[in-house]
Formats: sequence, structure tokens, C-alpha cells
Amino acid sequence: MALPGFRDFYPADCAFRNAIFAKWRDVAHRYGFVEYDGPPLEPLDLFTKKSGQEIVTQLYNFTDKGEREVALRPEMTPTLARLVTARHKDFKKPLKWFSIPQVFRYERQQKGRLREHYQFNCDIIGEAGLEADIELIALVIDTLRAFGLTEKDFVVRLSDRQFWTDFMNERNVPEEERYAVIQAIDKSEREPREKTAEKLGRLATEVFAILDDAGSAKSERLDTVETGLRYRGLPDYVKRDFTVVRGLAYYTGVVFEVFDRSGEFRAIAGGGRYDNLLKNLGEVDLPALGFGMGDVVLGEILKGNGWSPHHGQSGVYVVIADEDYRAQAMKIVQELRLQIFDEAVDYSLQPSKVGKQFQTAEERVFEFAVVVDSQVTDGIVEVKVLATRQQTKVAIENVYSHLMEKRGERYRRG
RNA sequence: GCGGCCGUAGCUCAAUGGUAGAGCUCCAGAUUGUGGUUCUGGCUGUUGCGGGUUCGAGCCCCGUCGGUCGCCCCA
Repeated sequence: MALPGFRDFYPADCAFRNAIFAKWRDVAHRYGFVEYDGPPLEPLDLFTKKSGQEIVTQLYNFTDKGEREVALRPEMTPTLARLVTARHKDFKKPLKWFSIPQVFRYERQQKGRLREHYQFNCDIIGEAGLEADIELIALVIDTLRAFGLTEKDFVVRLSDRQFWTDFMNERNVPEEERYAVIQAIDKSEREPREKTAEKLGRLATEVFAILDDAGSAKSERLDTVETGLRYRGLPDYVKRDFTVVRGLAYYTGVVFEVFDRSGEFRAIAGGGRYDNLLKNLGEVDLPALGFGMGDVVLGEILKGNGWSPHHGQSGVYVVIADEDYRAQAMKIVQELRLQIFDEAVDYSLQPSKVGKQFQTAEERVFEFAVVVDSQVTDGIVEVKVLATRQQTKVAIENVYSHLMEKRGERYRRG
């Protein structure tokens, strides 16, 4: 039994997960992002420096055998910040980097939320212009579209953290009250209005006016972002929503969260601009923005949509019809394994009835069977297309080319 | 950290307080060298764990662990 909040990945689960990873990588590459990675275990203070001591209650942390205080990473951004800070002069800006780390949180699990998950992280570093924000949001949209999701399935709720900062500046909200205001706005959707109003005090009327009618608030940044997305043909995927502020204190500009349209799940992804984070963590001052998308909520949505990795027929099952010729069969197996690309060539490890071997081949969705029997002494095997049950005698040296020819016929038939 | 619901075979679930069962899966055979059907047979349980009540507990009570959903918190 896996620990609470941790998952086992049986082959089908692993195939599903890997198919998600493959899509993530595919889209990121198409957007010109390059992959990086870092250690799952980090010094504890890497996280407390950014988020304060209170984050420790949410961390898997312990003292290692060298008396170091360490923690399993709860997010990738601090690691990314360290990597970039250490060697930023080695890279041309802007950096477009992505990663698929497994991240960990020590908290009670609930729907869509475990103690570990894989999080697709995409960040652009060293570009202050809004073109980067547009690029990043387009990427999050196209990532979900790559899974067959459409504007009917999800929406990117767009907001502007800077707008709220300006708002509070203009009304002279004291520094120490600001985080509470942001928190109140963040929770306003889930709490009774009176409670939020109480928290907001004198700001309540104005804030509610903005939350109720996002169009009433002016944000040139959002105007620009929306225009940019329109140019890219993606306007139907976004909606202005100033309740989105993101819990974290370090966001500075455009922020966004992606939700399923049904409202059944928690956020699919979230991110935004954090221009001051690198400066605050180290000596390097670079603007930055990014998003994270977890495999758990996405996986639940995809399962609900019936999405699954394609697993058509492929590979070759070598049927040993006569145990006397197992040695010859092994020679064929090994030759095919050298010739074939990225597909299984398998056989029964133990003597087994022919019918049983075919059954195995079929259950495992092989495309071809190669039957080895006494004819092998004349250099002949039977090649069978499992789907059509069509069987042909083929000289051993021609097996591979015969298989490829058969496959070509299948594709030509469509 | 707090609360609701739930914990019986690998899976889905039955069993009035009275000898723990079924379906599916899996394995084997029917079928001696060619397929997902069918039929037959077989394996699998400290009823999550520990205590209590009772002549007797899967069932009732307490605790605990785990699952699930929500809260807190937070992506």
C-alpha cells in the first residue's frame, strides 16, 4: 500500500501519465521551450526564504544524516530561481524553460489534491514585455487543446495583480493591510458577501463593483493581453475576472487561473508574472513569469472526457509452435529486435500451447505473429496479420521487410 | 489540525447479532499445432487493526489506522 496521498502507477496508469507528459513536452517544444530539471530534495531554507517559516507545516521536511535541514520540493520556482541566478550569464534572454517535476506537499488529501503530483512548469525569464505574458497564456491554452479540450471545456480567468496594487496605492491602504485585502478578494467567491465586505471595510463597495463587472476596471495590461490573444485566434478561451489574485505574495502583474467550464474541479493550472522574485531571492534582477499545471486535476478531466493514449496494434509476437525449434525462434526474435523501431518483439518464456500463445498475442494487441515450426529448418516461417488472420509463408531473411510491406497495405487501406 | 460518510477475496459488492458468499479477474482443463465465445474445475479472506458488550460480533460500542468528501490552508 502506498503512503497516504501517494500513487502507484500500474502499467495502464503509467501509460496514461506518460502520454500526458508526452503532450506537455510536445507543446512546450513547439513554443520553443527547453527542458530543465533539478533535485527533488532541496535545502529547507530554499523554500522558507521565499515563503516564510509557515510553509514548513506544508512540507515534507526532515534532518538528513549530515545534519542538514532538507525538504522535498513543494514547487519548482525556487529551484528554477537558483538555477537561473547561478548561471544566468550563460544564457541568452529571454529564457523559455519548462520542467515536469514531481512536487510534494504534506497536507490532507482531497479531490484533485494529493501529497505528490507532477507539475508541468513553464517559465519565461528576462522579458518584461507583455508579449511574454501573451505567449505564456497561449501556451497554457494550446497545452489543453492538445488534449482535445476546447473553449467549451475550460476557460482562462485573467486578472491583473498590479491593478490591485495600484488600486490600493491610490486609496492609501497601509502596507500591512494589503495582504489581507488580497486574501479577502481571493476568498470572495467562496465566502458570503457580508463576510468579505467586513474584511474589506471602506473598500468594499468599490471592490464589489469591480468584481461584479470586470469591464468597469481599467487595465491596459489586460487590454494588450486580450488583443494579443485575439490576433492568435484565442479570444474565446479567456475571460477577465478580478477575483483571481493568486494566494502567493510574489505575483506582480498579469495573473491567471484555468478552470473547467463545469466548475466541477479545482483549478487546472495557474500562473502569472513575478518580476521581483529573483531580485528578492538573490542578487540577479530579472523579470519573470510562469505557470504550473498538475497531472491530477488534468487527468481527472481527461478521464471524464474519455481521453486515452492511443494504443493501436503494434509489435510482433513470435509463436513457438514446436519447442524443438525454440533456439531458431530466439535468433529470429533477436534479429527483429535489432530491426524494428520502438515496438515490442516478444514471445513465451515457457513452453505453451499454440492457442495460448495466440491468445496472449491478441490480448496484448500485437499486430503480427511470426510462427516458428519445423519449416524453420528450410528457412521458412509463417507470418500472420493478427487482425485479418491472413497468414503467409516467408523466408526468414525477408520477415522484416514483409512486415513493413503488410503494414504499408494496412495504411493504404486507411 | 477539524467534521460527515465509508472500510468484507486482486476488483465490484452481498450476508436479521447465529457455520463468511456471489459475480468478474486470475490459473488449469475441455481443444495432442492457430485466437477475445462457451463449458468444467481450482486458488484467494486474520471481515483494516486493537479493545469492549454478548452464550455468540462482519454487523452493536470505544479507540486507532486508512479511504473519500468538505473545512482550514494553499497551488
